[in-house]
Amino acid sequence: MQHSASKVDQAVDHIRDLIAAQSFQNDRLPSEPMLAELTGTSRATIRQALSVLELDGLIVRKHGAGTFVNRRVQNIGSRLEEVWKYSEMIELAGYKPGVQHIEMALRSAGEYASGLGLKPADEVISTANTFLANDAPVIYCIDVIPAHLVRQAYREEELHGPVYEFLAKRCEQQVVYNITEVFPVVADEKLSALLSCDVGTPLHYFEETGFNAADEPIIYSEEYYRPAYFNFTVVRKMTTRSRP
Amino acid sequence: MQHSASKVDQAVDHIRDLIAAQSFQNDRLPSEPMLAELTGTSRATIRQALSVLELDGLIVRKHGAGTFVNRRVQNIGSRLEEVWKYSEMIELAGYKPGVQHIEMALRSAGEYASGLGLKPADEVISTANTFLANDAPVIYCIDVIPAHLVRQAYREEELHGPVYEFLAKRCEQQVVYNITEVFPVVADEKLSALLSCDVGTPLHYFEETGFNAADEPIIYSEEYYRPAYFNFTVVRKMTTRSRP
DNA sequence: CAGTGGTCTAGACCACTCG
DNA sequence: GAGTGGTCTAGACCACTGC
Repeated sequence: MQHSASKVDQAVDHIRDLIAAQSFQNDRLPSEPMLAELTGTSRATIRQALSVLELDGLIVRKHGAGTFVNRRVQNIGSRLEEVWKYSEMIELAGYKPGVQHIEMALRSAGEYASGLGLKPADEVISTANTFLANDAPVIYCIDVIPAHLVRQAYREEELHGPVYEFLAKRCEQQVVYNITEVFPVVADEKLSALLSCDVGTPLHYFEETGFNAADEPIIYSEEYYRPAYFNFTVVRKMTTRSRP
Repeated sequence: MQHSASKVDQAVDHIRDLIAAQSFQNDRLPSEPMLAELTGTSRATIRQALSVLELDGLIVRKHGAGTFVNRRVQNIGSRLEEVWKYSEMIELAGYKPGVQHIEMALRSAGEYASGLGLKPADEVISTANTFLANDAPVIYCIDVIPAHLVRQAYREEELHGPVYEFLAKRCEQQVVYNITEVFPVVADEKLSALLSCDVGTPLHYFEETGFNAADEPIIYSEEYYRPAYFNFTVVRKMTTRSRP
């Protein structure tokens, strides 16, 4: 919060409020010059704010016609391109979130080495947890962090649960983007026990690598989701791409 | 192609070329004023072009430091938020694309009605195809179009294969965005036959609804992918979102 | 400190939609 | 034709990074 919010951010919030208040007809926003006057900024600033909202999918701009709210996209649950904290996802799906720690270890990187830019002999911290919805396990997640990132002493309990706080507090690292590969899998013996589902149940499986601002991999995760609890949705816009 | 490309598009292409040519050190792009001069435009235009590339994940901008190429993201295959034509996907994965028509029908909407904003008794055209990689079936796809959209006479063969051309030519409709839900499933008897894989093989399953510029649903598709042939990847950026 | 990207402005002209 | 969003410019100042 060190920055005061930029005018663009203020405009974004302002327009979000307008939308939430449904304060116009036919889901048609005021014109750009109008919004500029309303928020006391220039049209360029407003246009940038509208771009943010358009990218979010909240509004649609139509050349010559106006800018419109897209209630449809607004009503989607978890968007695959966005979703972030486990607990938030579970709450969003309408359940009470919880965590069950499974195990943790300090061990050599082995198979995880390449994805994290390590040598197989380098040490990593791995922690496995299940995340609960109304006390039923719905996500199983293994997080792997290079041990050399640790900057401070810590209690092991800090690794019982989501690991982002640990990364921030004890490693002074922040994930700025991640690359996630999505697979369909079926529950084997182990997964069926962890997620209390039948062997052969289809599951979402994500392999996720998180990178810091310096573009170094700092965390690798393997995640299994019970699809009955989560609907992952993607909004794809048909940008006429110029691909060489 | 009615438009001549905008200056922003030209700048985007120009910078893409620069990146492809690796014509600078440390993956650091020329500064914005420099690029503006190089491409004969203003800095604002360049910044817009860079935004496009940043959104694409191709570059990373660092305040005070410069703009850098992200080779990592560049090397990803199919991105789930982008991918579009079946044949392109198959080519991208390194195979020779092909199509095998399965069946088509003119029938009542039934179960498909709600997603397409129809009544169950309204008529729809449905067509089912498999898409081939080196002659092996790797995608099975059912497309459903409201029959009332058809504006012109057509030959049935036009529905043997991808349906976007049909939508454009015979319905004068264009998909501008779609909403896709992603599920893991396992192949049953029917799917295993269609995709020549074992019963129980995990598959990607997408339920996709396409919308036109007027935000009306114009096509619904059910798609099954052999994961052995496709890696679906998502790049998620940690925008510090202001969520109310 | 010089140079970078981030923010913002005021104004111009164009392309499109709609009544 | 009036009004909308789309494109583009020239210039100002700020915030940050690196040497």
